[in-house]
Amino acid sequence: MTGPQASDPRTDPITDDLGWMLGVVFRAYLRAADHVASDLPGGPRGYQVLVAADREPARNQGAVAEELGIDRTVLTYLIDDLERDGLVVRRPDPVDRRSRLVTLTDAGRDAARRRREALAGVETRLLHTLTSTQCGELRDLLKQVACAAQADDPLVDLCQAAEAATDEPPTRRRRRRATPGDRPG
Amino acid sequence: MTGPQASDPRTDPITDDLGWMLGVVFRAYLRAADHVASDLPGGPRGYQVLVAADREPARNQGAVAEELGIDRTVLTYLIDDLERDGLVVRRPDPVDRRSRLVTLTDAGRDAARRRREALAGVETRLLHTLTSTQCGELRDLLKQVACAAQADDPLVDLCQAAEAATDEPPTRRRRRRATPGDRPG
DNA sequence: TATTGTTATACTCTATAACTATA
DNA sequence: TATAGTTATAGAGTATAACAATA
Repeated sequence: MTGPQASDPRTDPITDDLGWMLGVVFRAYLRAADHVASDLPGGPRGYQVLVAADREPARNQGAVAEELGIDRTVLTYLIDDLERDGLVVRRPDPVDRRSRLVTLTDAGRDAARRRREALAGVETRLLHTLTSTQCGELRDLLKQVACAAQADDPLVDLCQAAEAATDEPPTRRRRRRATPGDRPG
Repeated sequence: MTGPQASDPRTDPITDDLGWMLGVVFRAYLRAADHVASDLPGGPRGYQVLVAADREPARNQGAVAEELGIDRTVLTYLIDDLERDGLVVRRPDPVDRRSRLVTLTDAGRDAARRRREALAGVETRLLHTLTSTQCGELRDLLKQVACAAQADDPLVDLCQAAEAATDEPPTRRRRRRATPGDRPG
């Protein structure tokens, strides 16, 4: 307890923080994906809508939103734009008049195919420090975690650890002004 | 070319899309981390600032911002709030009067330690489908990719694939209104 | 002239609720 | 009463530029 290590209770480096890793990698991916899909309505999100909607039998908007992990209200705007550009069409569900089935047009399928090839190049560059074996491992592990996280009810599973550590509701902190004074600038 | 597979040029499932995996996992992490760190100024971001600033010798704001991958202007507000709550202090850099060194108070180090334990629980639950060996593999691979992405100049490296696929600038699409008409609602 | 930090502005994204129409 | 989809609003997050002080 008297050695130099004991008097230096430093936290682990930030590079061991899973949130930091995920944030850095996700933002790096988004930067490049935004570039690739910038001329597509909704950018990378619009591409994901195309992929999620390209199924047989066709799905309604709620199913697409759930698979992508986005809100229904957001998907409405995304599909508005995609439909306006002729990439998808909404058609009434024959068995439920509340529901609208989303299907890709030929142009939409072609756009998705081309973006897919471009995004494959982005992924290759993002993972360029890994061997091809490691790339496969990372994709498998991430896919497993993502599918589990998507299936679980997040407020039941993930937040149990949170509730054990804090009794406060998940409210956001507001941004404040700094007090002028002894700053150098 | 006439078989049933050839006439069904469906894209890969969305679960094979790296952007989908990263988004789902990152959002799931953020939901739980927001909960854990909600009573900390800046939430999970504030926690990362504490970890990044807890170094010897102390660093200035620019170094912290670069390591976290966030903008200097954002960090100003974060540190304002952390300092107001007595978790960090800014002191003048003795060798550069423009620069301000960020150091943790005892309260800040204690807050970081407690959050770190809570966030460890969040990570455990997020990765609960993986074995402990797989957890280690995923962390190692992600860390490798994150460190490489952080070191690379993103506009040089990651966007080369983008520029090869599109000639358009990375502008965002605007949100539009849908034309009323044949909708069911 | 370049860099550190601060501040202000505008823009994007997200969360929430209210509403219509169907079930 | 519950659900699918739409719309509007407010809040949080982000990007950008301008500025002062210093190198």
